[in-house]
Amino acid sequence: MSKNIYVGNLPWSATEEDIRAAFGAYGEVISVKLIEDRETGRPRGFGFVEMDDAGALEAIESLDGKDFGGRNIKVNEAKPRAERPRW
DNA sequence: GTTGAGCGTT
Repeated sequence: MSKNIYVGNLPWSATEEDIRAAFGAYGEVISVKLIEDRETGRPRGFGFVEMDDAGALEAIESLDGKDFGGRNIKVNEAKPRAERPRW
């Protein structure tokens, strides 16, 4: 089973590799998604990490408010993404 | 060459 994690307050220098490396210490990282502005292509400073269910909880408790690349990141359970209409 | 709250488009 997997869980989605919201990661905010990221430094703009952070990459998916950095996220995966940080979260990979607490569990199996399924996927990493950094969100950037869809219209301008700029990084928005937050992203999502999909992890194993237990590992996600560990990462949230361990990395929330921690220093990451010089900034204190926010790590929380992510809201479900908007579902696509069938039609 | 910038900016800073916040939840993504497969």
